[in-house]
Amino acid sequence: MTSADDANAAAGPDAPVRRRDLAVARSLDSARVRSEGRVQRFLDAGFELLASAESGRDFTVQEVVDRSGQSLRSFYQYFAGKHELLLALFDEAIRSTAERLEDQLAKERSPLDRLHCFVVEYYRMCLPAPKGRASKSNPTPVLAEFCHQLLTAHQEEASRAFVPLVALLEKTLADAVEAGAVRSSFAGEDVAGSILSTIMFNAAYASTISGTESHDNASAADEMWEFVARGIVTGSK
Amino acid sequence: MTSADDANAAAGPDAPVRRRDLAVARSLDSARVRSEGRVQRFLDAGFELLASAESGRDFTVQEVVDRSGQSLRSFYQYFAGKHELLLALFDEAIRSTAERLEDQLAKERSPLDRLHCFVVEYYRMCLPAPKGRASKSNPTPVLAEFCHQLLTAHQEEASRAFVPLVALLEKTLADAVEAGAVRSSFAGEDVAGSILSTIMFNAAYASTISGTESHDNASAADEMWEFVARGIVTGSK
DNA sequence: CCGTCACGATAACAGCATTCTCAAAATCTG
DNA sequence: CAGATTTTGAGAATGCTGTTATCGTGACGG
Repeated sequence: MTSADDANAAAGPDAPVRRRDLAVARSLDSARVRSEGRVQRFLDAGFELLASAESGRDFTVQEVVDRSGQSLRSFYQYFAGKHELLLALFDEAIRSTAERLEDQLAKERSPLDRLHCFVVEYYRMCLPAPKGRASKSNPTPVLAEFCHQLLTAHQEEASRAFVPLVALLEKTLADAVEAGAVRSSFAGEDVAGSILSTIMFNAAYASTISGTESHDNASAADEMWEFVARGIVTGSK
Repeated sequence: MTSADDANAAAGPDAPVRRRDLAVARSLDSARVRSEGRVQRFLDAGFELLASAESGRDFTVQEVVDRSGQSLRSFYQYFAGKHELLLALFDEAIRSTAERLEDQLAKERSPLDRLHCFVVEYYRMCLPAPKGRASKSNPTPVLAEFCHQLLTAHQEEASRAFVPLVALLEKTLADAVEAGAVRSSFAGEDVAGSILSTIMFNAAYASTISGTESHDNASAADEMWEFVARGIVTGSK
């Protein structure tokens, strides 16, 4: 193994080298792919359970294990604990959300339109799914609750997890500011965080807090934009 | 017991009746006071534990029991479970917050000033307490998390608990709308819920989400008002 | 003085996350 | 292919927590 490697490493410009590299890569990959496969099965099981569970119901590690057709033993070999599984799920949910948003944004032309699109679409994604099962980008109540635990007890991890979404919004905002569509007063501050938390938690809780359940959600997204864009004070516009 | 009661209930206009009534009343009161005393001790113990615990640490029923100098037996006699204790704590936190806000509001003259005051002061109250221990009106992280459980899994209870705060804000808003200071577009909707959740969660999480920790909190409240009042879009003002 | 009732102390039980054990299976190495 | 090594599965064991049940005691009214 070693001698062959050294020999190839020096001069081989042709097949042998590549073959070996490929082989090595493949063998490494094989091991890694197996691992990733198992990890992925746990993640999939987690998402399925999140999607199928009734509101607020948190799954059990045992359920994930059963659902994934693997063993507790394996679970704790790949995850340091339930916390890490949830973190991984949350991470993927955010990432997926950011990707889908980016796709949506690509359809808009002006910076302000993109910003509007971001707000409206993100709001829609955060609305609690009535029937259609939550996709990877739809933060189930359980994930929302976990989100809170992260934000309060593990701020580091929370910040990291939110990066994709924050970055996308910050870019969108920067463009809009440059285009003069958004006031630059907040420039260096955490507007992105403010907007995200505003949208996210409004979608999830606003109607419950007011006590006005089930309000027509068609116009809700537009009102969200009105709120974020122009606030509540009477404008001169 | 019974015959004496009936006799007195009919005609007794003098001392004996009063005495008995007083005695009964006193005994009833004494019993109730004792009960309320015990309940209150549990509540106090709960608040103390919430205030002294490090971020995100949830207390144990046993801790509450120990801290209150009573027994598990008593705890489950007065509370149906831990959930009810938390609910009671949450309820009192909201109620206390609403009261303090109302006091603050009384100092302002114009409807718009009152609204501004509401936003700024509520924001301050929701900011995570750095050192000064959380008072009854400062929703500790634990209560915030419980708030989420309520909002997702027990919407009825959540709505009820928020009533004092929502009512106060709605009144403040209505006055401002009537004065023409706030646009009435949202009139019948859940603006109150939107504003509350916006302030509450922005105070708690916005900086963490953006990753920009510890941002000067002096100007933060003002920016919150700017955000709520005029939004992010460039206004003609 | 007796009965009832509230209470405290404590054990018992159940659910869940996490760890441990042991043997079988898979994978790697030569 | 055979042996060594690692990975995996099945399930028991542990620890923490919420909740319930048991038992005895002390207070209080009649």
